[in-house]
Amino acid sequence: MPSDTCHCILLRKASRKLSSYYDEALAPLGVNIGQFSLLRNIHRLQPISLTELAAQVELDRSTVGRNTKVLERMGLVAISHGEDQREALISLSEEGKLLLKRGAPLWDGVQDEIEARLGAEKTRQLQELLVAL
Amino acid sequence: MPSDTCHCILLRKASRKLSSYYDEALAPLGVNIGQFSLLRNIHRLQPISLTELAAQVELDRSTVGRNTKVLERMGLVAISHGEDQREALISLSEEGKLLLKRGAPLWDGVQDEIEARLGAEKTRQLQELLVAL
DNA sequence: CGATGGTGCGGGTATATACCCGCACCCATG
DNA sequence: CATGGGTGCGGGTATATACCCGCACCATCG
Repeated sequence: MPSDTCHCILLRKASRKLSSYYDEALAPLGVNIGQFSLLRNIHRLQPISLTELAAQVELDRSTVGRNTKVLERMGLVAISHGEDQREALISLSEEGKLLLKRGAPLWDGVQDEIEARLGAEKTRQLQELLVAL
Repeated sequence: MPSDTCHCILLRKASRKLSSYYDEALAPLGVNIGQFSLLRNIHRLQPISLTELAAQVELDRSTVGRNTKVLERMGLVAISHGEDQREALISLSEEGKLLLKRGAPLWDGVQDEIEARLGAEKTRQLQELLVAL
C-alpha cells in the first residue's frame, strides 16, 4: 500500500477532473455542473428559500446565495418574496426550465459515459464509497 | 439504479466532506490539507520552480502561485532565485520542515481512520476508482 | 405592549481554483 | 548582433466555498 497517497488529495483531483468533464459537456448551455445541479434542485423544490435550499444541497447558505444570484443575473431563476418579507422565494424562470430540458440529454450523456467507462459494478462501488465517506 | 444521483455532485460532496475532515485534524498546525499537501510536495521536490511544482501537483500555475504566497507569508516556505532571474526557486523554511514533522502523525491518524472506516478492501477500491476517473 | 430570541438575508473576508494577458528574460537562428 | 519564439512569472477577473457579523423581521413570553 503506497500509504503516501493521500485519500483526500486524490479525491480532490478526481473531483476537479470529473467536474471539468461535466462542465465541458454543459458548455453549450453556458452553465457549469454546479449551476446545472442547483437549477435541478430548484426545479424539484420550488418555490424554496435560500436557507432551505442550502440545507438540501448541503452547501453553505452564503454559497448558495451567491450562486443563485449569478443564475438570477443570467435570467434562469426568479427571486420573489412571500408573506414573510424576510424570506426569498427562489423559482425557475421559463428560460431556466428550457435550459433544464435542453441540458437533460447532455447530462445523461456524460453520466452514461462515466458508467460505461467504469462498468456497472464499479459504478455501484463508487456511489457506495462516496456515500460511505 | 437511482440514475438521478449525479456522480460529479456526489464526488464533490465527498471531496468537501473529506477535506473538512482532514482540515480539522490539521487545525492545530494552522494549515489546511491543501497547504499541507503542497508543503509535502515542496519538501519532496525542493528547490523547484512554480511551473514545475504546478505540473507535479496537477493544479493551475496561478493557483499554486497564490497558495505558495500564502505559505510564504506564514513563513513556511522561502522563495529565492537561481541564475535565471525569471525562475523562482521554492523551498521549505525551517519552520516548514518542523511543521511537516509535527503534522505527520496527525495526517497518518486521519489516513488510518479513513482506512479503518472503509476497510482494506474498500480502501483499495477507492484508490482504484479515483485513479480510473 | 415591549423585550427577547429565533430565523432569514446580505456583506465582508479569506482561500481555492481556473483562465487569459502582459511583461521579462533566455536562447537560437539568421 | 538583432529578432523572435519559448518559458517563467505576476496581475486581473470570475466563480466556488466557507466563516462571521450585523440587520431586519417575526413570534412569543412576560
